Amino acid sequence: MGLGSQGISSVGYPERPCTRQSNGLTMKSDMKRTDGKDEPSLNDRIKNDIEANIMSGAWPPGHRIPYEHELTQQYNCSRMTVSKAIAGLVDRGFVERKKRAGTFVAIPNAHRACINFFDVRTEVSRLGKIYDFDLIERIERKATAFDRSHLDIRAGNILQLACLHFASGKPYALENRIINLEQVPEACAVAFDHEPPGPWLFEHVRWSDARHKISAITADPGLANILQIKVGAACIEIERWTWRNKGSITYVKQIHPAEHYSLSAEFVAR
Amino acid sequence: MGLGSQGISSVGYPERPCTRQSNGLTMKSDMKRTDGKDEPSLNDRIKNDIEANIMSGAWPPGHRIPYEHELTQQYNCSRMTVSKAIAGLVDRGFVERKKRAGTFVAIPNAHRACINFFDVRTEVSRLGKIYDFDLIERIERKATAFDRSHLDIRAGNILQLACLHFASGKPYALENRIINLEQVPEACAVAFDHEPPGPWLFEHVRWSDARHKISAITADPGLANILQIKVGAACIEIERWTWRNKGSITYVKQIHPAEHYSLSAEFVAR
DNA sequence: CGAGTCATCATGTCTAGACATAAAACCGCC
DNA sequence: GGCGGTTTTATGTCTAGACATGATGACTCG
Repeated sequence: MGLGSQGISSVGYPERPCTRQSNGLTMKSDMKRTDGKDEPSLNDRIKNDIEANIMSGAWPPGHRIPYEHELTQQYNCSRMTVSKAIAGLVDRGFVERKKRAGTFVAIPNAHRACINFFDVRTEVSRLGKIYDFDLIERIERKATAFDRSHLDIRAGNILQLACLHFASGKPYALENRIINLEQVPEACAVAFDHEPPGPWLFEHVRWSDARHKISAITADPGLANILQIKVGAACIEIERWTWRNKGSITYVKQIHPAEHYSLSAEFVAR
Repeated sequence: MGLGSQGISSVGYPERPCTRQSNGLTMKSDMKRTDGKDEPSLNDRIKNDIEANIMSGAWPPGHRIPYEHELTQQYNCSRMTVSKAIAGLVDRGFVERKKRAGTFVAIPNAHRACINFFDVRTEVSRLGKIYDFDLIERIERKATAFDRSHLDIRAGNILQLACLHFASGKPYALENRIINLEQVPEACAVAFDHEPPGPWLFEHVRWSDARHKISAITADPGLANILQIKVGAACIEIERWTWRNKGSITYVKQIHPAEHYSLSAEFVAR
């Protein structure tokens, strides 16, 4: 395959008709969508075309994609439009740009996958089941050594919560949480007996960082009793630490019976 | 706090001096970086300022951020620059835009986190342990119903592989894999007795999509024997399906003893 | 008073051109 | 040939203005 001298061909949309005049005026009636279809923007077309070339293998990793000025000619549009389209691909990790040299198809790194951790209420609803929860424990107290090891907290107060989430009546997850009241003082005033803490925090607090740890455990008798599963049954444990600008907001540990639970993650280029 | 009428204040950089003339000429010598510092672009400044306002909680979820024309005045720049900056924040999920209404701080309902799934060899090396593996099984055969349920394959041949990965002599993971020979015919010629299949595929095949499923299981006697763990011990099972443009490439199932294994994921805004 | 119409306004997309920057390529020199 | 300065060039950033789109609210008419 030639070095892209033929540019983007045979992928996506037909070549744009050359009705875009190149006189000095900015009048451009051809911007109007002529057909009734919901035609994507030129920007999207360029992005999709390039992406298709990369995905099909026509432009392998390391391949130089056409220069901006070539794409400008090809799509009969301004450089700004091409540049913005490519910038989007850079953000998504599909290509890399080098001054003077050009733009190149990125060489993929490891399998990188994204997981969306919804709050449990949303998760259960998305499964089409009826959500309910019991607040088991709500304790406001001074931070102990345990709390400090999980929260980056000095000596302030914390709120300790435990609740059991149900999906259509069956135990779905056990949640143990501590909230840093230095960072989230409003939480003091909330009972958390009608709204679970997860969604409340989503709506009231912005975080800048979070770390998750996923592990597998077996149920001890106490846990088995709460979750109504057999002793020794496999469970997935998800721990999450959340920060806002260096300040710890909350630590939460969720335990799901593995029998009805798994996580799925989607590949992302970057 | 007022409805943002004061705009972005006291965050990030000092107000830009009004040397950017507003006459009709496009000459703008003040674009030159005047100080030696590596000053970020105006674009980045706007993004960072808005992000800081969101992160600090000054602009809570649902809050309307200043209109483009207000930011245009504030930063003394063109609308295009402001628009591009906000577009970046939209991509990362920080804000949402509504025509006629304005731009609003987004209300998230999911923690989004990324996991890097390295191949096992890389993973073990990163742990500072000595990697080794045994090829347990290598079978080339026609696809069965089982294969078809995992691979989107019609009737072609597949390569079935099983191998056991060791970290410093201890069983680290059991890998069961099937490879679609329709998509990856080169794999026929590879013995996989010196290089494990993961890295080989990584270097030879480009994929466009992958899906991962993470679950928890307990070890049955056979598995316990292979992994040298107790019967009933918790294990993490990672399944991965990989496609290239609708064509299934490979399905792999890795089972790790939970005792020495957990996954960690980092928050990403989007 | 309700329904349909129209003006308004913020964002969405795009243009043609400007200057800035960094790295590759070229060239002369030793 | 190898070194260092100069030129070239592709990307980086930005502008001022154009038209499109869609939602909102006001206004008009039955």
